[in-house]
Amino acid sequence: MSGIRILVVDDHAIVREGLRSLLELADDVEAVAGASSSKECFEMLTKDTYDIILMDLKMPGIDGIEATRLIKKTYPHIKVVILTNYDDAEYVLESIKAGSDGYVLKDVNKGDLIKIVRTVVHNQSFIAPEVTGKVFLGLKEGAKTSSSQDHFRAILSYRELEILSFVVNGMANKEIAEAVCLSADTVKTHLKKIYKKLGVSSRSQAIKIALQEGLVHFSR
Amino acid sequence: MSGIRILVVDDHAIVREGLRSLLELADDVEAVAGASSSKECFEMLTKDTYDIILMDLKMPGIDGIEATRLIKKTYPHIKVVILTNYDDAEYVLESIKAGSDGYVLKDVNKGDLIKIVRTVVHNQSFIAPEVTGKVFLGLKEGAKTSSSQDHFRAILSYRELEILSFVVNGMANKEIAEAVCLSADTVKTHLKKIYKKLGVSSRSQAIKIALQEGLVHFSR
DNA sequence: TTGCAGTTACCCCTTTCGGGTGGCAGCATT
DNA sequence: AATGCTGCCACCCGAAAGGGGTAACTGCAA
Repeated sequence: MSGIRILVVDDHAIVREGLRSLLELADDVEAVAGASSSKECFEMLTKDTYDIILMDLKMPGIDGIEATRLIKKTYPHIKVVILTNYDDAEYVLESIKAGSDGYVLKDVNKGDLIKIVRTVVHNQSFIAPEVTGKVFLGLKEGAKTSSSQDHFRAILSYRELEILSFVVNGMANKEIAEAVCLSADTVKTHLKKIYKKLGVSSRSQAIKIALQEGLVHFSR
Repeated sequence: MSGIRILVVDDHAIVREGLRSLLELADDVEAVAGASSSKECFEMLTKDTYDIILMDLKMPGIDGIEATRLIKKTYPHIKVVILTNYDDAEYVLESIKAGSDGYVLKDVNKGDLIKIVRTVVHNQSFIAPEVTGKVFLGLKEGAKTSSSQDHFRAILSYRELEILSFVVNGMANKEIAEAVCLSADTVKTHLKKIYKKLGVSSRSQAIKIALQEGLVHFSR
């Protein structure tokens, strides 16, 4: 049996070059070709055949997800692995729906990448552990049952959001109390509930979650 | 005269590998080393010397701009070229202020990159033509507010930035102390100096400034 | 009606922070 | 050699924050 034929689709020459030099180290890799766009990828597929395609997500023109969909439509036997930055990881679900066989973050270390390629070529799909959580989250949101499946993150009340906003903007409990005309103790009570709902145990952790989830913002 | 010694700082192994394979093709390149973080970069600078550093912009922990500032403070003779995605190109001005000698987009083609490295090593700075427009834009806007305040803001030491990064990510002093092998008291001392330099008086205020000024980032 | 969620407020107690002070090593300047 | 500066480390003490519980009042919905 011949070696694995790989096609790397990424608009950055550096990434293509890097992947090529990494993957060619493996002796079961027969060839590593590169395409700088989805368009070029399609053209190459009409000329040669590949076992697996490593596909970037963000690209000018047709993006990785759409490209995956189109490839799988015409060449269902070719494996497609999405290779992406962590920032793009929210698109896991879409890419799986589009028919991708794997989802790998770009900061994967070199040894693992070759293993993953082999895994996928042998008919097993792979999703980076860092992003599997997002998949489940997305599936549950997609199932949408209007009931209380906010097991992960309870909804903050208006008062709580208001106080959290002051916290994020660097105010102390006493200052917040004056700003909203409450006792400092009450502010603390609210904060305790906020921490519970966010699943944290300190002010700074709450700030991080609040900003990352977009619950509140800096008020300049 | 010996060849050019290059240090590549990027959190993605793929990019480091790609740059290495590209740059080592040139026969006037003596060595290409890699660091996966600003921290590792600093450590390597104490052991070896390099002519030029190719620095990624977005990195967990201390980002490329702050790292450039610190490097230039201690090793003003070492050239620093920011290597970044086009999306980050808005930070040209900041990186120039930080002392960088060049600004190159990651989709530069291989031949040009080596030429640029040579250009910069020979004491000429380089900015990718695609982003020069942004520089002028930034100069016009920056004339009033941001630049004037940046002069008042004292430069944080590496240790201070490191600790600030932990703080922003929700860690308590005791946890930070364990992470960096210090006593909790020492962490507190550093924090006090950080607060003084940032002009704040509490953890949450420091977090706000740090994030707004882009001194550190969330580590996911 | 009962029950629940939100809001407000207080208690006690422990842990964590933040400010002040001082010591020490390295490094460049004088 | 003496000087000053900076980064780094450490202790004391009062203030702030966090965790536990209790309890009252409101409005809204099952």
